[in-house]
Amino acid sequence: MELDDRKVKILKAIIKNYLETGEPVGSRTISKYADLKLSSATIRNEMADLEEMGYIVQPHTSAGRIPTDKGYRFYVDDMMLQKENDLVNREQLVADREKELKSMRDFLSQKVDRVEELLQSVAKALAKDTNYATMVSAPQVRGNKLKFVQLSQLETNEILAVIVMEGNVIRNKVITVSEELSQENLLKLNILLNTSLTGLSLQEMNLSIVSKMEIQAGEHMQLVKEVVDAVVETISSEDNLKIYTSGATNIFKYPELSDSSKASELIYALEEKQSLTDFVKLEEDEEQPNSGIQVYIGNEAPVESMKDCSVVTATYELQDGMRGTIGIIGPKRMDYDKVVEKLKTIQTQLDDVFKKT
Amino acid sequence: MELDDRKVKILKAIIKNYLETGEPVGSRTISKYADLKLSSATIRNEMADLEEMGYIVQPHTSAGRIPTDKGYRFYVDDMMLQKENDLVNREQLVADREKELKSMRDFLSQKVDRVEELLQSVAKALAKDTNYATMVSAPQVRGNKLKFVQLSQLETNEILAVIVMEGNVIRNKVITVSEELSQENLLKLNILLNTSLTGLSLQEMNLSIVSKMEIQAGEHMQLVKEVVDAVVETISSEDNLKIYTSGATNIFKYPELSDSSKASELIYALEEKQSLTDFVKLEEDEEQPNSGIQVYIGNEAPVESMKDCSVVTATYELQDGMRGTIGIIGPKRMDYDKVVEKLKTIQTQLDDVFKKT
DNA sequence: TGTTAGCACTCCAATTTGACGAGTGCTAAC
DNA sequence: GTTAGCACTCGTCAAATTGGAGTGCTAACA
Repeated sequence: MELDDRKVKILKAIIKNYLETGEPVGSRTISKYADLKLSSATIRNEMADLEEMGYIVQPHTSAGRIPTDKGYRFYVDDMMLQKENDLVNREQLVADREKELKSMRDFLSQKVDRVEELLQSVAKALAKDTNYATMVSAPQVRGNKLKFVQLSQLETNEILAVIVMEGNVIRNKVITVSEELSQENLLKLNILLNTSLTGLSLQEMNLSIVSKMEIQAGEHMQLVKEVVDAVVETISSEDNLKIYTSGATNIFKYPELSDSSKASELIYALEEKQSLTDFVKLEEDEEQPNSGIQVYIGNEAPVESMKDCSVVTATYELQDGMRGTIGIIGPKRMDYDKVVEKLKTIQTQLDDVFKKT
Repeated sequence: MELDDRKVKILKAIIKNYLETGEPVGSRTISKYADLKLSSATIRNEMADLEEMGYIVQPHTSAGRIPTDKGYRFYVDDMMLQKENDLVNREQLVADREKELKSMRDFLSQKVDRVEELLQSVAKALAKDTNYATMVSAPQVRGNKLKFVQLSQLETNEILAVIVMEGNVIRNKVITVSEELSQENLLKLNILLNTSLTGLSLQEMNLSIVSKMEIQAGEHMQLVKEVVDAVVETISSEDNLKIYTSGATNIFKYPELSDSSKASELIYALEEKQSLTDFVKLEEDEEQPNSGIQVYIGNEAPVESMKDCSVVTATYELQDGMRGTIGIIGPKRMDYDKVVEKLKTIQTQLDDVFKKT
């Protein structure tokens, strides 16, 4: 059977209606749509076809139809294609977005110096704006270059290492050392570290460079080892992958998600954050097809507990290919159109903020 | 009417039973208790009295009784008194706790150098252990003394200030300055800042000291102003009050809290965190009566959305009166005894970890 | 051949009903 | 002061009832 023009129209009408109401939609409802003058009986026949083709199902025999994941997928793909091609639309959107951009910019520029807070506010604002749950991952440091290291003495056997990466990503690390260290030697060590490591990415801090440093350090070999280890560990540390979430309780606004066991699992995933890293990883591998926007419907998501949700993600770029991910988690019947637009706005905005920094 | 010995026994039996089952408890259930040989009819009479006195209520006419907030309050106060006085019990507990302390110590000592992670793990472990929701506030920096400041150049017009407080509380701040700065001047500024401000608490960085510094800075007066402002702002910044939460989804384990609107409000409070600061503030004012452990039952809590919960909080000390708060949020019928013990354990443990650092 | 009106049928959701049981309050007797 | 007994209340559960929304199918029509 073929998905002819009329079937497409009906399918879209069904999904659109379902997105709005959340109720199964019957043939009579669709037959009232102005632009296709068909009786409910005809619609019913078409619906039967669409069901056979797997785009819609009935929750039970005498109920209206609701979209399947395949149906949603068709709808979303079509929408994305529309956005890609429709140039007139695009210009309109740019104009529309300009307003948001402005207010957003004012809002963001106030807190540029604290990336953590910035991303948390983005998550929060987006959640409030969309009424869905949100996640924002901090940009991945991997592959980024070291700007400088600064060692200072805290106590006789404690050293504070301040590590600054390109893009002003800053990490602090307290290192407990086994031997005491004079001011003079600390200075030397500082110089040694900076001349040897500055401008290198994690990958480039390989064995030969490190062993060379250790030789230069002479009697403080052991200490250098400890510090370099700490630096490497700090930069590469898996849990650098911070994820900020917000609006978890928004899911209670959607009855199909608020039953206690589903809600519990979902909120757990958002609180625990571990599983959310899967989305970030997926984004990293991705070849950026739709300006970096991805839609996961139901089981397409890499997270088990989100099988009843849809997730829309976007990537933003810091610089040098450092990327972060923004995600919106909502019911399958989320307002994809609006969500995609919001994400595009934030994306542009974040790119902007970070490039300026 | 007076709360005589027998009434107390019956009341305690009712509450204890209700804590275990979560079901309204009837007169027959209590009459089976071995240590008070009374028929259900007698119990019924006593129950009627207890109800009149406001310790228990019936959810509906022909149901068993459940404790009121007043009832819980009596139960908890009695328990705390017991713990205070019962020395034998206490020794037993110390022995019991020793085991936990050991495993806990191993666990904590691994991540001492990252306070943030440490506190987050405490929240997590405690939530897993108790099956309630938990919160842990970072120790308040207010009143703490500055150890040193370190300025480094990031870009021509950007300076990184690393601010270290007593207790190795570290803050980073990127300051955008209006004038360019030579290496030499940066060094001078560093010295000026440290000689003037080191060892001072926020309260002591008053106007006279700052203006004195500004004079010394000569032509860089404007810059000093900016830096000092940044330092002060960073130290005093209200949002230094970080709160870590965990186990929010544990509330779904208790039917009386899992109805969607209650759960939503509760989880929102835990996610938003703003309202949780009220507990921290209350603790600060508190004169530490029961080794710093407080129990809030229902409306006693300063947070509206927790009117159906109980909250148990404890304070831990870092040093110099820097205090943080640990809280456990659960249903009114939580296992107060266990929770108080757990909190005491963690309290000791954290005191320990921080004092050692 | 495609479209439509009509009708019997299905099934859910909401409401009603009745039986059951847990628990109470009261009274009278011990 | 305590207890046994009894009538009464009320919530819970399951079964029965009803109404309505929506379907599939058939026959007639253009």
